Amino acid sequence: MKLATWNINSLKMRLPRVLDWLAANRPDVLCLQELKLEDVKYPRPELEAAGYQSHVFGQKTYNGVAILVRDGVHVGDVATGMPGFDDEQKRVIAATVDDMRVVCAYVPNGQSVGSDKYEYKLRWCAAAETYLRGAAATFRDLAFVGDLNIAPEPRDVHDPAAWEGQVLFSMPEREAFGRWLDAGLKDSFRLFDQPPKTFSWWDYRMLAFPKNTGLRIDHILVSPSLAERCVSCTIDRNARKGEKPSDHAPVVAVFGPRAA
DNA sequence: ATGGCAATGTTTCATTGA
Repeated sequence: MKLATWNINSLKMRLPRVLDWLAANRPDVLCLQELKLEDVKYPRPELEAAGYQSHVFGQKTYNGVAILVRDGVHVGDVATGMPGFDDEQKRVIAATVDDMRVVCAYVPNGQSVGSDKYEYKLRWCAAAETYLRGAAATFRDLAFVGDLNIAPEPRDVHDPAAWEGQVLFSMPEREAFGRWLDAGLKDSFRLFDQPPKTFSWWDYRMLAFPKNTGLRIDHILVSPSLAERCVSCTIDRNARKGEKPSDHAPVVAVFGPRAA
């Protein structure tokens, strides 16, 4: 089972890249964030032609998430949003793919520490903890994936001193991330030795990508049963190259079969 | 010290993102 997540910063702009990436990588599941389009404008026919069924929770201009599943893979129990957390913004969609509960999330950015958007982000993260605790109690194989908009550790930041206390790396955010782990999830990327300075997002400005001044803010968090079966987790930085890239790269985790 | 890029809307700049 190959599971991937990618913030594509407008599916309208990025559809050709998504189609190319699907053809080259053929994941079983691809979770997308920042579709930035209404459901009626979702390019379902093009993705179906590529061999993928889509479950979509979109909105105009901002946010929007989707779970794409390769033809022939079973999907059930699609759910949108977080129960008990009223939110105009379309940021969460979940589905059960084979036996794996996949929660695809676009965590709020938070703008700047102390802003109204930052307070919203912290409330959102607390609601996500409650949501994940419920999901972990229901599903043995649980994956919480997406643009989680938090760099959990100094090694996930190109210049931790400069970023100390800044949004995406502030202690309250990192503590919220830690509570997701406390809910029973592991950071699949850190199950393996990784090259230093591996990031998933680079600012479009300041030559950030060629200079590799990035952050690791896109994640695949998994329950213990999935962690045991996880054989790799990588970030495809090649997908950040070339003309008209997203500012994020995909994160890809592969899971072996469960022992009989 | 500052801003620098990109996408969207109904646009001629403001807003948002990270």
